[in-house]
Order: sequence, then C-alpha cells, then structure tokens
Amino acid sequence: MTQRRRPTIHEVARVAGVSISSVSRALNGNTSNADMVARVNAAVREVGYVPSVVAQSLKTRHTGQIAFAMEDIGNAAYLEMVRRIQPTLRDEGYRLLLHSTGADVEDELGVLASLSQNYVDGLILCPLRVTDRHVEALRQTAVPVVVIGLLPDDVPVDNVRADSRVGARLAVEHLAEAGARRIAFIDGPLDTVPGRARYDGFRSGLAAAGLPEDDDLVRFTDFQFDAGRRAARELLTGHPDVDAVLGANDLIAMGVLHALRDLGRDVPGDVRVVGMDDTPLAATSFPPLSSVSLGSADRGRIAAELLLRRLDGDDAPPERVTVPPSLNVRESSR
Amino acid sequence: MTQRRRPTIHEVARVAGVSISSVSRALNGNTSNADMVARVNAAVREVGYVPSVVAQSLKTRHTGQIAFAMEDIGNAAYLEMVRRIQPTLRDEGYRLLLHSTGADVEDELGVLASLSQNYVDGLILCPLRVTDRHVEALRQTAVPVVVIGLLPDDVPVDNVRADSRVGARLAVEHLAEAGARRIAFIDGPLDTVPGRARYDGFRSGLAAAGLPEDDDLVRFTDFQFDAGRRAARELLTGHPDVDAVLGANDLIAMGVLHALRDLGRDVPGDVRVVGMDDTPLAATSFPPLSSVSLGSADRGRIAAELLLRRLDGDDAPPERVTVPPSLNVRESSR
DNA sequence: TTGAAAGCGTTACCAT
DNA sequence: ATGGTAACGCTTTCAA
Repeated sequence: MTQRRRPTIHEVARVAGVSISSVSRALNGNTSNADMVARVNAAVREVGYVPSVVAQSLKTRHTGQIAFAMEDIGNAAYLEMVRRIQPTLRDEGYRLLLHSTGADVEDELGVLASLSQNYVDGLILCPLRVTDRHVEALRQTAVPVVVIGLLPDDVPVDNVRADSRVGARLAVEHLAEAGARRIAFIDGPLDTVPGRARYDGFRSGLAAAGLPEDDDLVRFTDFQFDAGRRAARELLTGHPDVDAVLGANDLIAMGVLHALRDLGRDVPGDVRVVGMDDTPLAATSFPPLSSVSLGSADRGRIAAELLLRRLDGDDAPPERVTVPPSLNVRESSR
Repeated sequence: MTQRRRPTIHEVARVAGVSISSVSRALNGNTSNADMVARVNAAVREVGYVPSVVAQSLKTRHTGQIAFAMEDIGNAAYLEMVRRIQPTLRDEGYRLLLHSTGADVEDELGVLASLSQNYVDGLILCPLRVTDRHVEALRQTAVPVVVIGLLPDDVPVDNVRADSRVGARLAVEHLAEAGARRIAFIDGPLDTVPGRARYDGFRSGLAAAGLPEDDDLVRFTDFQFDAGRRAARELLTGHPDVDAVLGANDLIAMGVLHALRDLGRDVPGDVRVVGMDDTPLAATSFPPLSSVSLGSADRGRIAAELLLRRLDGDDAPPERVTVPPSLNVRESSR
C-alpha cells in the first residue's frame, strides 16, 4: 500500500502548461475555449488527476453528503426508507451517511449537535421521541433537517408523517366489513407514539363500524414476534369467540398466526388476521398476511425530495406532508 | 434558516486572547498548561465553536469516514452486515457511508474509482462478481479496501468470506442423518458465485452421506420466493418420493414450504426443509425454518475490524478470513 | 479568455 | 509553552 501522493490541480496545470485557475474553470465548465478544455482534459488523464472533494468542500461550503438517522436499520420500516432515500439522493449527486442511534436519545441529540461540524449538507431524522431538547436543537440546526415522524406543530422543520391511526382504523373497518364482530387488538406499548396512535385508530374503527368496545380484547405488549404470540395465545384462550385479530405490526401479527395455529384455529376461516407496516414478512407468511402499509418507502422518498429542495435554496415555509396508509388485503383476512 | 456564519478558530482565539495555534493545541490535547486549556474551553463555549471537520480533513488527510458498498441493503445478508459494521466503526469514531450499487457493475467500479476523491478513509466492498477490471482497480486503490466475498488469491486485499459450499454440505448431511434419502435442491442461478458454491456443496454433501446424485432433483432458478415456490411445485409434483428439500436461501426455502403446503405435504413429517442465510424469516415461518447461517453479522464485524487495523497503520500482508457456517436446526427438519 | 492571488478553516512547523 | 505562518487543494474574485 505505497501511498503515492495523489496529483493535485497544480500538476495538471503544469503538464497542461496553464494556470490552476484555468484547470479549475475547464473542469467545472466555466470556460468556453474548446482548446483549453481539451488541453486540460488531456493533462488530467495523463497525470490521473481526481479532484479532492475535501478541498472542494472547504471552498464551496457544501459536502455533497446527507445523513439519515434512525434507531435501527434492522427495522423494516427504516430499511424501506433507506432503500428509497439512497437512490433519490444519489441521482442528485449526494452521498448517504447512516447513523443508527440504537434507541439512545443522547446519541440522537448528539447527531443533531454534530451537524455543526458541517460534514453533511442536510439530515433526515426519524426521532424515537421528540423531547424539549430535540425541539430546541431542531430550531437552530446548522443545516436543513427533515423529520420523519410526529412533530409538534410549532417546530419549523419540514416534516413527513405516516398516519397509523387511520391505518389501524382502515384495518378494523375492513375486518368488520368482512363480517368480524369480535375484533381483538394486540398493540405495542401504549406509551409509545405508534402504540398510542394505533390504539386510538383501533377504537375509532370499532366506533365507525358500530361495534362495541371491549377492553378484554386488547393487549399491550412489545412490537415483537414472541410477545405477540404469547399475548395472542392468552387472549384467544380466554376469548374463543374472537373472530378477528389486528396486530399492531407484522411481527405481532405473525405471532398471532402462530398462536392461532397452536390453538388449532383456521385463518381466515375461524379468525381473520391483519398486521401493520406491510413488511416483506407479510407476503411470505402462511397464509399471506393482510397488512396496512404505512408508506415507509414513500415517506423516505418524500423526505429526500423535501431536503433536496431545501438544499436547492427553496426557503418556503416548512412543509408538513402526511402519507396516507393503505390496506393490502391478502389471504389472512379474505 | 438564517445561515449565520459559524464561528471559526479565529473567533475563539480572539475571545480567549490567545493565538489560533494555541486554540488548536488546547483542543487537541497538545498543551500542558491547564490555564490555557481552561481559557480556550471557556471561549469555545462562549462563541459556540465547533471545529470544521472539512478543514480538519484537508489538513490531516483523513476524513473519519468509511464506505460500505453492496448491491442492495434490502438483502438480509447485507443488512446484517451493516448492523454490525456501523457500531464497530462508530466506536472508533468513524462515520459510515452507504453505497447501494443496485446490481450495476459499472456503478460498483465507479465506487472504487471514486475513492480517489478521498472522501473516505477506507472501503468495505461486497462485489457482485469480480471482473478483471475489479482486480485492476483493487490493486491500486487510493485507500485501504476490505472485500467481503470471494476474491482471486493473488489480489492483495484483505478479504472476508463465507463458506457457502461447506454450508450447503452441512445442510445435506443433517438431512441425511435425519433419514432423508431423496434430497432435492432448489438453487439460484448457477452462473453466480453463491449459486455455484452451494451446488458444489450440495453434491459434496450427497457424496459424504453416501447418497447418489440425481440431476432430476436439482433446479436452478432465482434467489426469490416466487421462483422457489414455482420450481419446488414443479419438482415435487414430478418427484413425489422426495423426502427433503434444500433451498439455496431462505426466500427459496419459504417458497418450498408454500409449495409443499399447496401439495398437501406435511413439513417435516413428509418432507424436511432447510434454507440458507438464516434470516429473520426463518424464525417466524411455519413451521420455523431450519437454516444455515453464513455468519453475515460476523463477516461484517470482522471486515470492519480488519479495515480499522489497516487505518491504524498495520501494514502486514493482506489477510484472508473465512467465517465457518453453522446450521440452525428448527422444526422444519426436526 | 486567462493568470495571479486571496481565501476556505484547520494543523503543525519553527522561532521566540 | 506560545505565537506567527506556511501549508492542505481547491474556487473565485480581480486585473490584465
């Protein structure tokens, strides 16, 4: 690994027999003399010159980099976002930096603070939860930020959100239409933003369908497979009349499917099941799982587009975009 | 978004009443005078100074950034790698840049070439396939590179690999031990590196188990759910005596499970099934899918560690690490 | 159109 | 130990 020093713009200038300013201009398309351009390009090839983006950044004050910060890239929703964010940014010449904060709020605030180091031109942030310190930090970031997730109305930052409340309601209405009368709900923790919203949506769905609320048919657990399975088994054992179950995410719903199988109940014959997030799990499960898509991919794309607009100099007031949920009906509720 | 100019080291120096060199030294721990350090820190706080990493990079010639390039972060194996690479790098103060090349070899070579721009200190690369141009590019990269995947022996680059050949053999031996005699194999394309290696492993597993080869029990298709399902249905219909199926990855194996269900065959009673890669799909499928882990997470971690060692100045000869596969037996083959 | 020169915000050398 | 100053590699005025 002999670290031979890379050629600089000076070498190119010397070889081409012109000044460094001319090289810079030729390379950046700021010259009209075709002859000059040709000479410079020849010299560039000869010495194998590649501009230093670091030096360019120092001078131009932008880095061509954008950061995406979320809890854990292993989460299917965030993964879908990244998959759309990356090409959207790359098409505009930006590189993507990944910050997994690992459920650490301090780390998340650290990312916000580190923006002052100016190593990126912008940030897409999925906060775990929005504390006062978040709000304060968001009010005075060094670079534009787009937040994916819920945000207080008075925080002047571009914002893209899902509507998991409406999403849960969609699912309940669908189940009711299909004939379900005793619909159970396995939720995540009630003190999380999605847990709360989905619970509210569940209740509003019942109301819309003219079905009574029954707290016995609701469980709060973790957004995980095993938790969902345990909760479902317990609930279904105690309430054999349940004819449909909504899982607050696909993992929980997968747990529900397993619990039903353990109990010898047929899906969707005896019990219909719907999940949320519409992850890849849904399509390959047995039976294929109906699931509410919260539009993760769209949210990612839209966030990237909003950010690109800001970086383009757009200084319109902050935007708030809500991506509507949609229900993907598969066999588990058909 | 009033872009107030950020304070520089000069402001700090002025406020502290010292020279910029002293500020730099104090901040980087290159001064012993406690008084100076205190004054500088006070000034830093007063003006809200944060060093510019870009200027630092220009001067110090390293960026604190490392890139990870692969085909598609949506692929479970790569995802597992990222999840371990990120924290490993972050603990050493490096930021992670993500390049999804989207199965585009040109794009992959572009990443390699772009290293000369020196926007990163190193690269972890998972090549789709290693062409002559790859080899040439890898011989003279601007920064250290670690390759995850197969690599010709004479390419002087740190290399971490899985052993999917041995992995496939493990699976076959396990199935044979469990009593299977007619073992089918649904592979990916034979002209891909993993497709080839897994096929070889499958055959060597048969040989080790003293089972005859039967080309009729092998299909080459795509590494996808639907492809696996179709191929399995066709194969199993024509060969009802098959008593075990190895899928070349978990998606294919999931397809096999579905095909078997379509045909009314019990798993594992009538037919045992094993997948490869041991993705999250395996644990939540029904029945839970036995799968060969190729150690993606470990490969990611090891690659990151190798790279960090290089960046630390280690100039030992390139290393070649092979991560052994392991079989995770679940109900589908028990 | 071209070249000289002044930064961009640091670090590190060299005197003091 | 501290301060002045020269880089680092580029872009962009400003004159010619």
